[in-house]
Amino acid sequence: MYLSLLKEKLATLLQVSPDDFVYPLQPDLGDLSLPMFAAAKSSGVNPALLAKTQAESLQVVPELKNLVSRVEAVGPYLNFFLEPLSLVAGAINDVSREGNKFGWAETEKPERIMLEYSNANTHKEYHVGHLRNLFFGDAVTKILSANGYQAIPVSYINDFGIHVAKTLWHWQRTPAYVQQTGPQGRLLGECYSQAASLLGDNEAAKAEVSETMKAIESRQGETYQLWQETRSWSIAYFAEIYERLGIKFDHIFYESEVIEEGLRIVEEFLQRGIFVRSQGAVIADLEAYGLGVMPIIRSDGTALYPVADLALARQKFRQYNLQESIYIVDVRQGLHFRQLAQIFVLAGEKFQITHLGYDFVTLKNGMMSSRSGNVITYDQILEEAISRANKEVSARHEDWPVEKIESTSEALAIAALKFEMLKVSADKVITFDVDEALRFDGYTAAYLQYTGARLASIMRKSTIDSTGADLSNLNHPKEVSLALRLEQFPEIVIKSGQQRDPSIVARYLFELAQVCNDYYHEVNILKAESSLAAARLALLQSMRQVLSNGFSLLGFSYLEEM
RNA sequence: GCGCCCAUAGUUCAACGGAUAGAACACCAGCCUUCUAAGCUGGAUACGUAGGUUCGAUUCCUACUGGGCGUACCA
Repeated sequence: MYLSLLKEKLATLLQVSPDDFVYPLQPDLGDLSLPMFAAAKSSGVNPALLAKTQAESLQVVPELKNLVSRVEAVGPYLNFFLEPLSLVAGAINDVSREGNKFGWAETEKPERIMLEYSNANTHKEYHVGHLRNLFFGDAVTKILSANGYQAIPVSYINDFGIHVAKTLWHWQRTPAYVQQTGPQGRLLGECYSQAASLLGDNEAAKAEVSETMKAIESRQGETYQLWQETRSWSIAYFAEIYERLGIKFDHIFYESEVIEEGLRIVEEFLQRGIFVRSQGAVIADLEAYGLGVMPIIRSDGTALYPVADLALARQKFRQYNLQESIYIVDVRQGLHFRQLAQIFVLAGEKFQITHLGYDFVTLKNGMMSSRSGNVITYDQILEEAISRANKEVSARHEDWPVEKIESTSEALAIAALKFEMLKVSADKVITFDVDEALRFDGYTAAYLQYTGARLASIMRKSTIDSTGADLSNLNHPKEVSLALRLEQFPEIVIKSGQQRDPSIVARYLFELAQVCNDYYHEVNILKAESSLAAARLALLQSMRQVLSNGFSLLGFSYLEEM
């Protein structure tokens, strides 16, 4: 890689680390910069003076001849102006050589990391909050893969919790529901909302729900059969969502499949004194670790969430030989995972479990809540997004066949939703606003897609072959800064992997797209003299490749036209 | 009460302890017989308060203010 090799060379020469280099705020300051503060401190020399003497001594170093055209001291900074032609050629050659692996790391023995996300509940609705989790998890998985990890995406679906009993309780007492046949995943969500709202503080009804839960847990009888049937509806519904959004899991775990093993572990931990009985319930007393109390089994004997988690973690580490298991779950469950981790420590299990939290999605008029009906479901938002995209696409392409308009609208809509969820860092609450989220200008997926489509369009219209083009034609300042930016992509992939933060990739892509737009706006490609046009097309091809590689990390496709 | 997170422009967000704190939206003024105007160019506005550490703090520490979340039988 041109830039990383260059940095290594400079770092060796200057006896610093390649990571010590920064990029100057303004391009006129240089392409690469080394702050002299650290060196100044250890040598006891004034940083500005140090920069000045270093700059002077570097002028005559022969190894830098074809790499650096100028070294300049600006205050305490040592600024490097890279040799433009080598940089441009280096970038284009790197990208074209590596193609869709540009930015991807290679590892001999990849670490195995499991990522658990999209932990939906059956018998409940799927809403925009779930989408943040799903898209975030998918992007982190892809980014870790690009960083050379063996990333294993899994989902854990809770098909056996009290919410299921609530839904079925209401379902059984409502004739309109009882008559239903066939897969009705969405209807179950509706039924759950009604149930939750009906239950409220009604103690008698809650007792009935408790009975329903026990009937399900008995794994026999009419209610259990209804559970089996309705469960399959929800599962089919989730599969349909994942398919449509282009999300794949290596495996899906179900609470109902691990709960028995979990209960055995509870017995084991009770005997070992890790869990104790208290007030009729089974708990883990973690007060000594500042983690309060974790309830495990309710006083009515039914299982709580951690029971399945115990079995699930064991199963994951034993079956998949993991180095790490990441749980991508709402930050509000932070305590839960710290408690869980502490329990495994007490049990002597060496499980490296990480809670990768992200903040929740709320609405302008308050927290999403099934009970109050203040919720935007997946179906609603996707339909709205597609319809808005369709309007935009139709207005611009009256000549397109309906299928093309529809497929383009769908791709735009899905990319818009993904980008909207990924562009802000995980520690920010997203106040979801439909109009804001489905905009098609500014810092949005549509802007990125538009830039890509423009690049593709120019390339389509060209009859010139850019292979073997004379890249020394590319000496426009914008071409040089574009090349530098392209070379930074692998660093961005590494950074977002280390921080497990897709928003870093999102931001980079947006900035790259801005530079691309600026470039082809200012510079004519097709009308340039043919050898120059060929060289510019080679640069366009590189931009297109990097955009496309970045899109794939965020989980959306590259549109040729829009 | 205790714990975690957040606070930057009118709004939504950026900024490994370092150079003149960047974008986007909205607003105003320009640019389509010219590779897709979903675009481009120009314009005003911001680090919650008080201390501390440091050569240097939006960034680290402490307190405070404001907001959110969690804290034994929700997930």
